[in-house]
Formats: sequence, structure tokens, C-alpha cells
Amino acid sequence: MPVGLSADQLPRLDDMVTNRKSVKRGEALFHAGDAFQSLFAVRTGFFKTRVSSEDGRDQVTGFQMAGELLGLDGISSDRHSCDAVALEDSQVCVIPFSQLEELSREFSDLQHQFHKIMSREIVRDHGVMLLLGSMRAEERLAAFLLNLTQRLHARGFSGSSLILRMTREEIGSYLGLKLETVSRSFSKFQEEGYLEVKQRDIRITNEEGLRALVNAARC
Amino acid sequence: MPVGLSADQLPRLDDMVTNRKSVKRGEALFHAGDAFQSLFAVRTGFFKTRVSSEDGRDQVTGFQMAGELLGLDGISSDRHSCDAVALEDSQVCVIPFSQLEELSREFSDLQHQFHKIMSREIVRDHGVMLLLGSMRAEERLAAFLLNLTQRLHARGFSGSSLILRMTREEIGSYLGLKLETVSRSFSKFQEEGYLEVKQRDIRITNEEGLRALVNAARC
DNA sequence: CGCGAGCTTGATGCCGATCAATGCATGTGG
DNA sequence: CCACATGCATTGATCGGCATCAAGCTCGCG
Repeated sequence: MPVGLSADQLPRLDDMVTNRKSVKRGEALFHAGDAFQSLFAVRTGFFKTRVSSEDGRDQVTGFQMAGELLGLDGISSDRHSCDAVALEDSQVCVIPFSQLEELSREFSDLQHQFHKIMSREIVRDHGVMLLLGSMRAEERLAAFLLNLTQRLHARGFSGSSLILRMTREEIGSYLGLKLETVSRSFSKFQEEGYLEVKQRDIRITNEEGLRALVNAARC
Repeated sequence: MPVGLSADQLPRLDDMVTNRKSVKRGEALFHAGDAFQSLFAVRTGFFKTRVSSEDGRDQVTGFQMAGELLGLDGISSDRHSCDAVALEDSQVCVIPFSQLEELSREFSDLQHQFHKIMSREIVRDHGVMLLLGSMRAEERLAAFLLNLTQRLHARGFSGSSLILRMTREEIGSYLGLKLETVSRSFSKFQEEGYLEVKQRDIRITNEEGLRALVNAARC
């Protein structure tokens, strides 16, 4: 679990998260409606989360990579409210939520860290709302790519090249666009010299350009 | 604070929330960048929260009425990440966050309730993302109105008529639409007999119709 | 080698943005 | 009390970005 913690907590925390679980590419870690018992920390692999409305519509609400937490949505009603699907063969730590609450009553550091993580998820969602509510297609894609590379970079990967784990359609669903629009934007970025795109293989050749695009003020 | 709590906690909780604060219409309870110290529970009145990007764009991320909580965004970085602005003269309870964490280490019910509230906010945000990412203008407005009336109804107000506390522009910002589109959609709803609209005074005359609109599947 | 899932690219159309004018309510000063 | 200013809402006309429909392409895999 990606938290700052002090020495005496470590063994207890270790106990809590001994339980591991593997999820194959394409399979769900949990579905909307499933009973909520545990949070999950991604150890390896890559996930998407997805909500659906009664009619067929659905929306990708996030992509999660190593070190990120899944399942926070389930606390509110003791049932998960979204699906979490592995985009590649993955492994997670199972964190029984009642144990987490118990431990965090003992260790205020852990408690505070957990609250920060939930809050960060709320702040992230607000950022996505801003993106969905007020950016145009290319700005959305640029913001998405910069966010992805930043997170990958923080995990020791290159800050300038990446392999997409998700399809154009999934990117589109996340960004509120159709897959064709995503594809066209990729092509546009390539023409403009911001990216080299080979299917899911992306190299950023002009990060400043992308950044400028996102911050393109009141045009 | 709108939580289920057991008897022995009440006095302690009361102590925590004795501090009140009034906010006049148009004033901010807090701004993005302000140091975070407390959460706020709306006692009376009505708020909007709003995030801004570096360029001028901003996005309304929510509307809060009596009993709802403000400030959860601030936990993640010890600074608020959005503005909270009163849409009418309002009063809030100040809830010092460190005290809340302390108390919730003692009382697991309170702890769990608080976690549920944060999780509910995440689930709500996912719903808004679905709305912004995949609904068309009229569906968005219908969903918004149904959500508002449902929350008002839960507070003892009429389930079928309401007075909007926010402008068309604020509704539009929340729904990812321009104010003209919001206005046109109101007019359309009136023509179709779903609503009676007199400026900010709304009467729902065909709730089922609105509900059907939101659930209009894969058209 | 051929199939299928995913991706690209083109042509067309529609929804909602934009631009612009008018209407309506509230408030203010002469 | 009226004239006028101001903020918000409505409505019309036009435009543009993205969706939609459609065709071909790429690559991995049985």
C-alpha cells in the first residue's frame, strides 16, 4: 500500500495485505452490485473502472496502474458501484476493509493517509469533470496522455514513451469521445510533430506542444 | 452532521460542531489554494463548488444544500482545490478535521459513517462523469432536475416544484453546456408538457416523462 | 493463409456553440 | 415616480466540431 508509515505499523500492515489475487486480462476484479468487503491495491498490471446506466450506456471512470487503489466506491453502500476490469494479466493485494478501519483507529498516520487517498480520488474526479465539461477533443487527449506519462514516470518508466494498455474505444469512453475522434486526434498530433504513433506504441516528441495545447486559453 | 450515531457520542460531537459560520450570497466559504483545516456542513442555504484550470476555464463540480458536506477535496493536499461559493445567504457548521479524525478513532460508527460519506462523493462524481461523457443536452438537464427534486424531497420539500438557486450559466457549467442550451432545453420541456418554467420557478408536471428521457436507451 | 479485432481515414449530417437581438425583473439616482 | 442601468433569460440565425456511417487497413493468431 502506497502510504508513508512508521516502523511499528509495518508488521500489522503486512499481515493485513498478505492476501493476493490474480486477475487475467479481460476478467473483472469485481462487478457493480457485488458485495463490498475489501479494497484492492494494484501490484502489477493495469485496470479500468467502468460505470453503466440502466440503458446500455457506460463510461470508463478511470485507469489504475501499480500502486493505485481500487474499490473505494464500494464503501458507500456496501456494494460496488462500478466494474473493475483487468486490461492485462494483473495481480492485486486484497485489503479487507474492516481490518483497515480497525488498524486506522490505532494508527493515526494510517488513518490520515487513507483519508488523503480518498480525497485525492475526489480531486481527480473533479479534474475529469473539468475535462469532460469544458475541453475539446484534442485538449482532452493531450491532457490524458500527459497524465498517463506523468504517472508512469513516477513509477520509473520513461517520461516520453509508453504503450497504451487500452483500446481507442476505452480511451474515448473515458474522455467522452468516440473512438474515431480519438484516432483522428492521434493522427493530428503525429502530423503536428507532437507524437509518434504506432498503434498502441506512443512516443512523445514535443511535450511542450502538448502542454501548450491543454492550456490553450480562451481561444 | 447527517450521520447515524449512538448516544454516547452525541455530546462529543456536539462539542466539535458548535462553531458556526455565516456566508453571504455570492461570498466564498473557501477558495482553491486556501489552507485546509475544517470540513463544513451546510445548515441553511445553498452552495456551489467550482474548479478552475490555469487558463480561465472553470467548471461547477456540485451544488450543496442543507445537510451536505463541503471541503472533502482539501484533505488530499492540506489545501482546498476548489472554491465553495454561497448561492444564497447561508450558514455552515465548522468541523475541525483533526478533531473529526480524533473522534473517529474512538468511535468506529463515526469513522465508518465518515468513510461512507467520502465514498458517496466518489460515486456521485462517477455519475456526473457518466452524464458528461455520454448524455445529450436534454438528458443532462432532466437528470439534473430529477436529482435536485429528489434531494429536496428528502428534506421535506415538494417533490414536484422547486426554485432554482443557481443561474442558467451555473447549471450549464455543471452540465457541460452553454447557458443558451440550458434555456432552450427548459423551453422544450415546457412545450412538451414536462415542466412549467417561470424563470427560476420550476414545476414538474410530468415526472415520468423526464425519467423516460434520462433512460432513453441507445437511440 | 485467412480471419477478426482493433485502427485509420473519408464523407456527411446533426447537435450544441456562438453571435446577436430582445425581453424581463430588480435596483438606483434624478 | 419615471428613466435608465444592470444582470439574467429567452429566442433566432448561423457555424463548427464531433458523431455517424462506411470502407479499407494492420497485425496477431489459430
